[in-house]
Amino acid sequence: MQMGEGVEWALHSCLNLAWAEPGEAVPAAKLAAFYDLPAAYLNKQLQALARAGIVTSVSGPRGGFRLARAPEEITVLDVVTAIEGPQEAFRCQEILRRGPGGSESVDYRKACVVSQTMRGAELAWRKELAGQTLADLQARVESRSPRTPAMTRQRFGEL
Amino acid sequence: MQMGEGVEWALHSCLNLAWAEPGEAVPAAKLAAFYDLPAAYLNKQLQALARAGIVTSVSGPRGGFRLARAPEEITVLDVVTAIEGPQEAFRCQEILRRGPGGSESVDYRKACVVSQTMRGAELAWRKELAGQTLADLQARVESRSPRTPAMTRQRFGEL
DNA sequence: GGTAGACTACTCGGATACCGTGTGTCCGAGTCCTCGCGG
DNA sequence: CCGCGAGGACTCGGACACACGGTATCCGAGTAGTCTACC
Repeated sequence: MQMGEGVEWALHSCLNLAWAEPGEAVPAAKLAAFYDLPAAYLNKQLQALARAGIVTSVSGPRGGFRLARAPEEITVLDVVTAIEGPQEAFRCQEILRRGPGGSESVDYRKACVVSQTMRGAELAWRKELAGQTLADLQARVESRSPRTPAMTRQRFGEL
Repeated sequence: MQMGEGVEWALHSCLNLAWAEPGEAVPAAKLAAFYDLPAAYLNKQLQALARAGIVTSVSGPRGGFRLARAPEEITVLDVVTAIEGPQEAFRCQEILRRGPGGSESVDYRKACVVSQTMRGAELAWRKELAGQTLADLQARVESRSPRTPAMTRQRFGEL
């Protein structure tokens, strides 16, 4: 069980977008150059964020990506779900249906104790991620490194 | 991010082992026939459980698998970790190292706010799974279907 | 000088290959039971 | 009748193919800015 590395890229890129000049669209190439990432592939991840309504994209010169909402309104779970998809990590195949006493009419994703347990754990995981917004992450970074916003904007200007 | 289906198989098989006659070794073929699973592949998963010390294996006629410890001493997390491996789902590549102000001597898996957040969520997930033992699952199933232990043993006898 | 038009450069978006991990299968090593033979 | 030994059957264990999703790349569609020519 491993999540794609695009999740890390997307989260850091969203933070950088949050620190960019308000209203400024940042192209994927700049976001990629920030951490020396493959630009085309990062672009693909950003497209997923755009489809999820987390960022908006604009084509052409002076185009790029920008956050679609305020950082306070974007949770870490939103970003993770946009990249990894909405389906749960544990996929209940309902094998109980093939076992003794298995019924065709029962939804074992709800009834099976194993499924319930795994679902409960994922719920706790989602709850943690949903409780953290981009603004929270920004605040924690800035409390440790107050110059980060200015440095980010400066870096975007240089690239 | 999707965990292997072997996790579901392993959990249900462990439950069935817990309900089997004490001291009886159940071969992989019987466990597979229980839910009409591919026997050789389930055997592979059971080997992983054996390597993790959750079950013990014995070769030859009358051989098979049995639980290595009491169900109270086996957590769901133990089984999941045995199948999926101990590494975390979120893999921090420490891309901050390549960014502006990135240092070679900093362990960003500890320092990076993104990594901390993801790690915290996985910790909550693990805590949930570690809080449930096989005995807990057994009890919940038996409270709903008291005949399950007898039916399981009967099924093993028929196969 | 102002304006309209076309051109160019830039960016996203999706279609297209490549690779690694999970999925599935097979055969060999080891063990126990059983059957036959000899005492 | 009892003990011993060889054979066979059964099971795990790891080595070997296959498939699918994640990884990476490229090229086309669309847009904004700019330059030029004309009014």
